[in-house]
Amino acid sequence: MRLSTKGRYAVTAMMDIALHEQVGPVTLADISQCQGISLSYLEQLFAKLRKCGLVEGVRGPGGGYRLARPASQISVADIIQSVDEKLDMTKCGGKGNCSKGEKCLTHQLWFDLSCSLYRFLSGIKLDQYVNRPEINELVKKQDLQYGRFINRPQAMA
Amino acid sequence: MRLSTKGRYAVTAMMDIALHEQVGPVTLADISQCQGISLSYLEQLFAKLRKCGLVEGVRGPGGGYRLARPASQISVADIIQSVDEKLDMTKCGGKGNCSKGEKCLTHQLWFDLSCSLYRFLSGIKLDQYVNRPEINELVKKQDLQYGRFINRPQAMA
DNA sequence: ATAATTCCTGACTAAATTAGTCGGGAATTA
DNA sequence: TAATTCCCGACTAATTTAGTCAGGAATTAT
Repeated sequence: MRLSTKGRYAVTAMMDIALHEQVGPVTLADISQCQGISLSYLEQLFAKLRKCGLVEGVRGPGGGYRLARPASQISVADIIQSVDEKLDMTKCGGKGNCSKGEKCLTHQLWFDLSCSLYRFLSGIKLDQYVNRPEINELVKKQDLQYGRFINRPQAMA
Repeated sequence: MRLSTKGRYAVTAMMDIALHEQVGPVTLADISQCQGISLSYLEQLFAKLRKCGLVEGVRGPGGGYRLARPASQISVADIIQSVDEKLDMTKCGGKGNCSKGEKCLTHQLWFDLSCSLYRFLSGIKLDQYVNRPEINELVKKQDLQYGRFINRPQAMA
């Protein structure tokens, strides 16, 4: 079982945006540099995040991306599903026709696992990370290192 | 996030063996036919299951595979880990050096997820399925359909 | 002994998915 | 008008997954 970088990158990027909410939109170029993710690849991911209504793009200088709704209403499950497509571990998409029209030997097992996974990830919202001291320190360090937002006075307050 | 067929096949095959424990060793040829899995591919998977001490092979006519320890002591996590390698969702393998030697923004999240996953899957043992009526019926139907164990009187008792 | 059955092994191939590149455009701001 | 940024689609490379193939080794039945 694995989590693709698609899901991993998307969650990381969304968290980056959430952590800078009060500063303004965050550019993909900044995320790319800070988090070490290819810019073009990020653009692909954000196309999906936008289609799913999780972010809004703001064009032009000073633009970037911002959350389309409060961080308290965006769960990790939302993010992963929008780029990674599924948290469903059944072969049949939950329909129960996995083995000649009937449920296969392991259907119930994977179904239960999917529920458990979903419950876990949908319970975690972006805002839970915004106020953690250790995360905020990490971000401040990163921002300084890459000279992020140096032309926006409120950023370093 | 996805579960590869490797893990899926392995769990299905192990469950098949567990469900026929009282009959004797189960051949990969039978599993292959009943569960619709390529025989050579099964052989690869069972090489790993054997190396991890989950099954024992019995060669020669009448042979097959049997569980190396009681079904109550084999968890789904054991099986998946032996063929699929990992349930760890962190990028760094739990070490916490994911971002330039430090924990990345999302380290704790993936770490918690991994724990939750592991707790779920290691709590499910093979024997939990052996006594479920709906599963036993399914298996009996399959066995009849494919003429399994017809030369072993105790099988159809 | 011999033949049949079954596990066991390693190397190879094909298909799918993931990850990423590239070239160009459109909107917005300074 | 120039710079910045999002936006879009097509293409490519790398990796992983899934599966094939050709044999060999142990065991049992005849």
